[in-house]
Amino acid sequence: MDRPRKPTLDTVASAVGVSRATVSNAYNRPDQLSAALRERILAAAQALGYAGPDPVARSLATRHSAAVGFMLGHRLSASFSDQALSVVLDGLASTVDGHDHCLVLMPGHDRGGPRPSTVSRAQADVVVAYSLPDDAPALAAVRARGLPLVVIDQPVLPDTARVEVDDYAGARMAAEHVVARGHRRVAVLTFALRPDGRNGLVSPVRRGSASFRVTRDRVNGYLDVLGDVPVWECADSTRELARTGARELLSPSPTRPTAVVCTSDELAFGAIQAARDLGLRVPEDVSVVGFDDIPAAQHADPPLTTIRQPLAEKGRRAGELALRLLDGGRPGEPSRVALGLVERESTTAVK
Amino acid sequence: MDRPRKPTLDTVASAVGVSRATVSNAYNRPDQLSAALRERILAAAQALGYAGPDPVARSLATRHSAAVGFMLGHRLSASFSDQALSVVLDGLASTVDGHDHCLVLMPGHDRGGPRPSTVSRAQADVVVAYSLPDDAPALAAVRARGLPLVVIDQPVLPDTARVEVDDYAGARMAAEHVVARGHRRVAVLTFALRPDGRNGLVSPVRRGSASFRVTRDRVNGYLDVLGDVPVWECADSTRELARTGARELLSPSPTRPTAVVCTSDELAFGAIQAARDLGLRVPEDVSVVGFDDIPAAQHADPPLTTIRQPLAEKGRRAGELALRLLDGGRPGEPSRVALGLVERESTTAVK
DNA sequence: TTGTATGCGTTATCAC
DNA sequence: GTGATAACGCATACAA
Repeated sequence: MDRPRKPTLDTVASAVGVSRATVSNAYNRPDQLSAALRERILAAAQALGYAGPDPVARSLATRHSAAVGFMLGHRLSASFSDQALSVVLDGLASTVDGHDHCLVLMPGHDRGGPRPSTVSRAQADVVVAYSLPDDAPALAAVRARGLPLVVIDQPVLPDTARVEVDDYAGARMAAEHVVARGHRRVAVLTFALRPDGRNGLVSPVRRGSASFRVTRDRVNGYLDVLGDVPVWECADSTRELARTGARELLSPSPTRPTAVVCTSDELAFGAIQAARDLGLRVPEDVSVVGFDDIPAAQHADPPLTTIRQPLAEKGRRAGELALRLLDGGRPGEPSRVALGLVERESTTAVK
Repeated sequence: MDRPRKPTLDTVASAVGVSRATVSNAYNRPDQLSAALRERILAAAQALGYAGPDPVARSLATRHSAAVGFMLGHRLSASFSDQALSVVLDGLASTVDGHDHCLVLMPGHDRGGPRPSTVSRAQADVVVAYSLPDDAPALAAVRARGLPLVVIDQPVLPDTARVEVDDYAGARMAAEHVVARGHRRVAVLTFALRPDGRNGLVSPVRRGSASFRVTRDRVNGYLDVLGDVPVWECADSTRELARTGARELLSPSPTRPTAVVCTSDELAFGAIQAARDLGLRVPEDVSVVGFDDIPAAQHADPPLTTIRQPLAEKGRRAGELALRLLDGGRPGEPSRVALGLVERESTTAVK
């Protein structure tokens, strides 16, 4: 027993005794027909169980789908536990949601971003990419489809709108902050350089082959200030992986670092926990600097010194760019947002 | 200057000198034509910049869109900061993504769920609803469109697949746990009873008019064990609102509670912070019980006693049900998942 | 204000 | 194996 065929515009039109176009107008251009007729049509539709124009057919006819695609670098679970992403996504959503758009999520199947086949089936008329590897196949898939693309924190791509941040400069700020406070033994804790799930100390070779631009720029920013210091890579930006890594970095030794700079606040939280695991106080024994300034940073114990990034603003900008591309606008200049150091209590001068 | 018209099946067909149908077959039924011809077609498509069949047109012709809709009770920001939701969503995504389906997110415009207009424009052929008010207009909109519906944690609806949990029993477990440890003065901290943004003590009238089934069942479970104890409602399940509320509940008084039971772990974290704000130790001075057992619960300080809910499993079940409805299957019996108490270190016997 | 004709890019059912 | 042809459900110039 299959369901009775759903009513269409035609069903309603012939029921009321008008043409398809008139029924269409009743929904899309109320000013094109008399209020009375419109009422009659809507009532008939109601009675027939017609819920309004079919979105797919409408999309085909109008050639746009009122949906914004969002490509993520990670699986959803990893993504959602990332507060920074959540805030960005919220900024984006607040912009596009006002326009009755849906968000089509294309989660990464592993760490490399969505599959090309997912991208080629997604019904969206613009897509926003965030925290993908520079060479993600999903990016090529979007371009192949000819969909307008907005990237956040990605390298320059031709004909693409971007919102960008000077991660290199931000990282330098963080490093200079600890150097200015007398720290000479510093370590770096970073999230993934490449999407292959590795955890551990980073060799120069690996550093050179980083495929996440954000990671590469931040790490380079640190090292250009700090010199050749140990760098520990975590496969994901999670507290637990950071805790494990930082325990290695901070293990007792004559050259134990007095400061750890981290590519995210989440990693910094893990570093603080690791310090405590080892009986070290923050900031008295170890200073810790984060990156992002997520909401939790100021409520942390101790409140976290970090590089502030206007996350919600990034999302909003991406949303605005997406809306503009949707309107047929040109990508235009990259939208650049500013970074700044927020000094709180997780750092202090070296003893 | 508008873009050159995109190539279609026809473009490729006439370039190769075959019919549209054959090109279509090259993509969808490789066994229907010779490998050599298929190669030629694919190569021509590549050369013409044809990225494969247009998803919208395909959806119109096949009458399904390979997308699963997900209706949220909240704005995206509130949703994304909710770890429990994230885990559910991940379970759902892992199920549907394996079948090359996209996830279409329909955020709530306030706390009442998505607008009907959003629902009627969304291109999905099944929708999953989560943490919506019982009377959310979005639910009616889905039914009006005749789309199959899967609900999580919602009241029974005719002709709808459900995954459900016995929240009432879970809440009883939590309450009985503290009672068994000698607590006689207990308070309840809950998330919203109704989607109106209220924060504060809950009157019996308000309690009776709760429109979130989950909240209603949990609070009733607590109170049926604890009697008529104070209940503080937070408009959202956030740490900060909980902190504020718990500070009220725990403010110095001869009847200050020795235990707080919370409808979510996130609220419990706020309660712990509030206790500390007031100079109270957890669990020595105040025991705290959460609900959900999100990943953060076991790493909390102190590790949180809570009611474990198999969140990822809920998502997966919802995904499986959605896939089944997609195949024309019947809703069938509700899929029920089990709850259990996880005793950690945030609770202890009363002094 | 209302109706007619046509196009949107596919898939699917048959012929050949 | 391959090719016409008819849906799919709607929007939109344009004519009436």
